[in-house]
Amino acid sequence: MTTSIDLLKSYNLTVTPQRLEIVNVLSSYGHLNVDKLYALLKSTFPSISLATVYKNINTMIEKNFLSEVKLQNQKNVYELAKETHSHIMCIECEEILDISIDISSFFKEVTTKSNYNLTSSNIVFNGVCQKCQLL
Amino acid sequence: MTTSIDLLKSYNLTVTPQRLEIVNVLSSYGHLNVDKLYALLKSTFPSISLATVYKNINTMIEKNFLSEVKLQNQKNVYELAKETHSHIMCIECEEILDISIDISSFFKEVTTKSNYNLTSSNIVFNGVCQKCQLL
DNA sequence: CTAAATGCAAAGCATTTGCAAATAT
DNA sequence: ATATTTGCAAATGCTTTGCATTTAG
Repeated sequence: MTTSIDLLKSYNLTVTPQRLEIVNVLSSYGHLNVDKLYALLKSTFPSISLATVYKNINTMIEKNFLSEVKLQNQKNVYELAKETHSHIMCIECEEILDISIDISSFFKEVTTKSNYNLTSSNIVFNGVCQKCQLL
Repeated sequence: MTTSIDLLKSYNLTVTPQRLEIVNVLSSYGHLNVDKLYALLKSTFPSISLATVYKNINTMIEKNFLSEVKLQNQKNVYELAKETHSHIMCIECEEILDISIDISSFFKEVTTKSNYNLTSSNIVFNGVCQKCQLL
């Protein structure tokens, strides 16, 4: 079993209580924007600074520990880095899901059509989740 | 032949010289961020205000005349709205290409897996363009 | 003991707003 | 004639920076 401590260390990140809590809340909530992350951290560390949150997000992204997801009409959200995957956002309740779809055929098609040497992709689907469809 | 004037009118946008020039530069350049758009407009309208550029971008997006593309490590860019398509960005020279790929099979797969009622998608591939591969 | 992170306040950008004058319909 | 847009300046908001103090390794 990998602890959050080991996880941070494996990405060359100094372990601090604030960072451990970032790992905690991100693993519970999945995707959070800066403000929500800050609000959640505040409940554990009342004196935490927004600057600390920003600094941590930035270093964690640099070290590929976090990834940033850009959404339509929404602030960017952050998640613990994992294997390549896509996202679906509900345009009503803003819920965000991870989804694994095999995009290798796209990669091939796009490579052929464009002659680009592809390195990554950002794929977000927008729609209405089941819960919101019933409202 | 549809003039830029008719085009703006068809989207219920008041026609002004500044807006016509926005259409011009976007149709020549394809994708522009706020600053580049402002710089280009300045050469035709030296006294144009950045605020005007922002206001126009916002109303044009509201009326679905423009669309906004969010890129990794880059400022958002704007393009004249067209049929659904994806983008490829060169991570070296920042060139952006439109690319049409048939994503209907994905839509189906994602719908089935998520039970979301999908309305749109934002798909950006990142890579190195052919020119930059040779440098 | 040295390097890195934290928290605060200030600085720096990006974007929006309010308003008077100009322009579009 | 009325409604909208423009351009300016000010205001707002978001993110980063500098620095003294604290904490991690």
